[in-house]
Amino acid sequence: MKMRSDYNCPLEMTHDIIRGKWKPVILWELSKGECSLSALKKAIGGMSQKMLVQHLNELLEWRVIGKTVSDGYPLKSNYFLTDRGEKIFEAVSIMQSVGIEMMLEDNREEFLKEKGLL
Amino acid sequence: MKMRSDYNCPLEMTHDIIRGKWKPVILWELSKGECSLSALKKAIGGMSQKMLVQHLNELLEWRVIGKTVSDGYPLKSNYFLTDRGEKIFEAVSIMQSVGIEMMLEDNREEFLKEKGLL
DNA sequence: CAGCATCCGATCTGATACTG
DNA sequence: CAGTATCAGATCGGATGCTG
Repeated sequence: MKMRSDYNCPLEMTHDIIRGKWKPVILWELSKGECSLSALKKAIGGMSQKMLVQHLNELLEWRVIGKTVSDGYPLKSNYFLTDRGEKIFEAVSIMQSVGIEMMLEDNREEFLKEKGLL
Repeated sequence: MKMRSDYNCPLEMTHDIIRGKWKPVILWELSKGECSLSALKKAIGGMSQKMLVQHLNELLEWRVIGKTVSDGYPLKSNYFLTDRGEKIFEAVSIMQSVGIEMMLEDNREEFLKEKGLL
């Protein structure tokens, strides 16, 4: 989701931040604690590295996450949620619980139990 | 956002429901009360009718909104949030308040006042 | 009024290969 | 390990005109 400079509606702004396919999952992972690129990659299945890096950069632009990198080898990056990111995570968090409720409606409690979400 | 049949993660499911460009605004409008197609069209600026109808249909598939139509002429449609829709609206609602907080950080309180959001 | 069909450009996403 | 480059395919979104 490319960053527009100005928004006429707060809702749109937040929406654009989260719209990318993998954004919520990335934020979800980072909410557990700071994390390197490779750790994120491992944690999130099915996502190409290109998308991961691209989404991370967009989140950086939005100042939703922050980043530090070590100088030496092997390189080591650290991504983490900013205060703003924690705010946005509230929305992500609700998305998760709403999703769980919908799955319950659809009689998928077994699935949720497997995942330890119930 | 095309509907996938199965999700491995509740978060993804909710995300797909809201991802479409105009979905949050549509839900926002409907949260104020049920509404006809033309009323939605008027309320939401900049959106083509095609996208409006398409997004409404997707929301219907997800059972996030419901719909009734009158028989006679002129035709009259009514779209409204379902219980599930009200749940999802909680997420939308937080997206709005997070957006407001971000705009405050960016010193846009004048703008927010104009819109009556402050 | 409500909604569908079509055409087309913009954007997003993914696979693969390569650099510091 | 962290990240870039490139290319192709999928999807999304918008404009316009038509139907019941």
